[in-house]
Amino acid sequence: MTKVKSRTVFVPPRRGRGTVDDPLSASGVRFTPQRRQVYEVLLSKRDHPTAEEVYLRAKSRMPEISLATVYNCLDTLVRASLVKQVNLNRTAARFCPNMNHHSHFHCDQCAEVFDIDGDAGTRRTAGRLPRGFKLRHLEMSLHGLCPTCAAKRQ
Amino acid sequence: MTKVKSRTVFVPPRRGRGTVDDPLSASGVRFTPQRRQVYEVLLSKRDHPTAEEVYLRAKSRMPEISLATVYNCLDTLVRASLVKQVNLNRTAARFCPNMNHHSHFHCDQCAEVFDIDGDAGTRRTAGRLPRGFKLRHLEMSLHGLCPTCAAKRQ
DNA sequence: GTGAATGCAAAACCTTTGCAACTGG
DNA sequence: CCAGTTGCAAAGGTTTTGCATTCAC
Repeated sequence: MTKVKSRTVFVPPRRGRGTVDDPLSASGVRFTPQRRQVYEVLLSKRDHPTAEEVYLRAKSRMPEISLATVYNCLDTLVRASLVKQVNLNRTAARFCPNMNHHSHFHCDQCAEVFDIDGDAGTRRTAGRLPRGFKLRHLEMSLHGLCPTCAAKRQ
Repeated sequence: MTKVKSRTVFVPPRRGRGTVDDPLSASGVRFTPQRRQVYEVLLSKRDHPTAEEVYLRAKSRMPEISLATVYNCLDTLVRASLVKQVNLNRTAARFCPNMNHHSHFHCDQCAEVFDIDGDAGTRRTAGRLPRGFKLRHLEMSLHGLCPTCAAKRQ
């Protein structure tokens, strides 16, 4: 049950390297062209692509990149807190480079994912926990109709 | 992307059948021994078993039941609002017959799932949504250490 | 009687892994 | 130099599907 997700231990960021403008270099993870590519794919179009979609986009500029590497890179970026992983019901995980406090709205109709900014999702929202529970992290997901699909319903 | 999960359309509950004591019969879904069995497995031990676990427990009393049928039955029960499906990160879905307002606490250490009662998870928690979004459903998941594992850490 | 549910095995889907070759620091 | 990363193909775990049979209503 205790499943280790990556094959290598994540080394926490060491400050003092890279530039302020370059979170990837600054993060302390080993710099590779593939990681750069994956990260830039996420930054350049801020939708919520699946690993497969990231792979396809990365491949168009770096044909030799492999899907397994994209999975590795995404995992590294998530562990380095540069990227968030969004787990919908039973579908492929999605990834976004928005590290601000926000939750995700999943449209039941078109399956699109939207960032909803705001501090909903902080531990205040959890309410009273029974004695002994230590809360580390809280996630909220919203489901319904996005503006476009809601309008079509009229 | 628009994936239909069950092979048959769910028929909404028709009132006037079954007894008050028997939510399954009263739900309007076609009654089958397998559905009864799956539902009773969930009711009898109120942990949060995976489909596989439900299958094993059901099989001990109904040896001919198949895993695919368990998946079908669980899906039917979820659609009939008799059972909740709990989707953890990337692991097998878990199921619980607690239909009260509650959220789920996932222990990072032992991977156990706990019901946290309370109205956290009502739409009030969602905060302000941008114009046009129609909220239908909201889910909150909590992550951290359960009392047992927290105690062991000391 | 008939449409829906079952059981089985095979397929689908997303993700991880084993391993040899390579590379960033 | 060498631990960590890559690419590939194969395996893994979970869930769904096709189809003939059986069943609930």
